[in-house]
Formats: sequence, C-alpha cells, structure tokens
Amino acid sequence: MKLITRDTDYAVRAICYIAKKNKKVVSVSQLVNRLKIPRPFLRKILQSLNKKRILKSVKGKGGGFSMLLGPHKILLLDLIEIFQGRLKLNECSFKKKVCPNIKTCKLKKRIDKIQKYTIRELKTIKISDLL
Amino acid sequence: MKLITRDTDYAVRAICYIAKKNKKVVSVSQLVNRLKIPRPFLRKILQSLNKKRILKSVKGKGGGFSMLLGPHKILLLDLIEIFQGRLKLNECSFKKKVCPNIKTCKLKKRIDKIQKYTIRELKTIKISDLL
DNA sequence: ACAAATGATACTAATATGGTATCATTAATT
DNA sequence: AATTAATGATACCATATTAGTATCATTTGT
Repeated sequence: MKLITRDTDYAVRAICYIAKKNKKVVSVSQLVNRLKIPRPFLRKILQSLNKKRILKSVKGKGGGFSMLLGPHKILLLDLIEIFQGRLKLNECSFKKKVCPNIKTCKLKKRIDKIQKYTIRELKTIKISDLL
Repeated sequence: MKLITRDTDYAVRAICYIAKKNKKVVSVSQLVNRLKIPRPFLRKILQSLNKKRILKSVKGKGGGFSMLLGPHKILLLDLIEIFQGRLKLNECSFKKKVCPNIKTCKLKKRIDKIQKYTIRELKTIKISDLL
C-alpha cells in the first residue's frame, strides 16, 4: 500500500530540481539526465503540472518548464491529489451496494481518524521542506 | 488508496459475526446469507484465517468455523498483515535501482512519521471494539 | 453409502499503475 | 523560409495488484 505513487514521487523530484534552478527554464532533457526518469512518462507528468498551474511551460526551441509558484506554496498533498485523486483511506468495500451498517460503522470511524491525521500531516509538507 | 482491502474487510465482518455466535461453529452458508460476500472468495479468506490460527475450522457435515481467540486478542493490524502483508507507506519509487538520496531523503522521513502513527493507531483497534 | 461441510490449489477477470508512441504545434536559429 | 528543438494532446500498451471462480480431494455426521 503506497501513500505516494510513482508519478507523484517523480513530480516531487522534478519540481525540487526546477525549484533549485530558481525561475530558470529547465528542459525535459536536463531533467531526464539528472533524475533518470523515463522521458515520455516525465513529459506526461510535467504536462499535468502545467495544466494544474504548478509549473509554467515554454514551448519551442529552448523551451521547457519553470516554477509558477514558490516552493513554499506547493504542498505535497496538492501533488498527491493531482496524480492520485483525493486521499481517502476509509472507503467502504460495499461501495454502490448497500452496506449493512452504514452510519454506525465503527471501523470507518477509526480509519477516519487515521485519515484525518494523515491529511493534516501531509498539509504541513511543502516542497520547500524537501529541498 | 486503500488502507484496508476487500479481503481484510470481509475478514473483519466474518470474524465479527462468528465472534457474536460465541464459540459456536458457523458455516460458510450462514455467513454468505448474512454478509452477502461471494461464497468462494469468503471460503478462501476463512481458510487463510484458519491457517493463521485466528479461526478454527471443523470439517465434515455440520462443520464450519469458530473463534480460536477471543475478539479482544485480535488486532485489525493482524488481519491487515495476513491479507495485505506488512504495512509500508514509505517505500521509495527507486526500489532496486539506486535512489539518488538514500538515507537523507526528507520525504521518506516525513512519510515515516505518518506510517508510525498509522501502525500505532491500528494496533489499538481490536475486533472486540468493532462488535 | 451419501450428503454436507472444509482443504488445497490453480485459474480468470477487473482495475490500477506505470509506462510508450505518435503526431501536432510552437518558436529560436540559420 | 526551412530546420530543429522544444512542448501539447491523446491514444495506446504492459505489468502488477486486487478480486473472484472453479475444481477436485478430504472429512465427518447421519
């Protein structure tokens, strides 16, 4: 069970690298050389980050990606939500079907507590903390 | 991202049901009727619980499963480990390959904290709490 | 002997994850 | 204007994990 999938992890590494370059434009080639992430996969990831306005892309020759936000403005949780969707640890097995004990489920409540802690904790992790 | 997979969840429900029957032998048929879990899947789950000495099976006509341990002796974490393996939230993307920043990885440390909390919390959840 | 149960084990289906491949578009350089 | 080096968009493919089935053997009460 992973809290962070590969794409989120790669996104973190790429953003950290770009953040260190301080507003300069960084090409995918540079990132691939340094981070050893498969190029087409990384490209897809960076495109998502561009769409989600975390990075800014520059097209054409000499183009690449640069920071749009400062690293202290980007939460790990933001990245997790971009690549993995909203964090939910407590989803019931009986999704669509009727769960025998909907509201009263004690298990759900206990997991919910863990989920709340996890989200709270993830909200304290900024990219700037990881540089 | 699920903290608890379907088989673990089904195991919890089945054990809760059996625990309420207080040492009596409960057949798969009864469980299927009550819990609406697919029969062959449930059978596989119960067999695992038997092997792991959480339940005791009785073969032959009139057979089924009964509790081997009291419900206060069974932790949710035990079941998670049986069906999902050891809980690890903080595994690195670069598994076998060399991670650029092995020991010093700040991300790993932060996730580790969440993992420790999660395990600590899961250890406090007993089947008896869920009855 | 028969029926009703579990034991063991191999197989299959569905979903999520981790990628590739390809073509279009943009812009600097010559 | 042509070339080249970059990203944009999108469809596709591979692998792993999760969820579930199928089948036959064994056991035991009646």
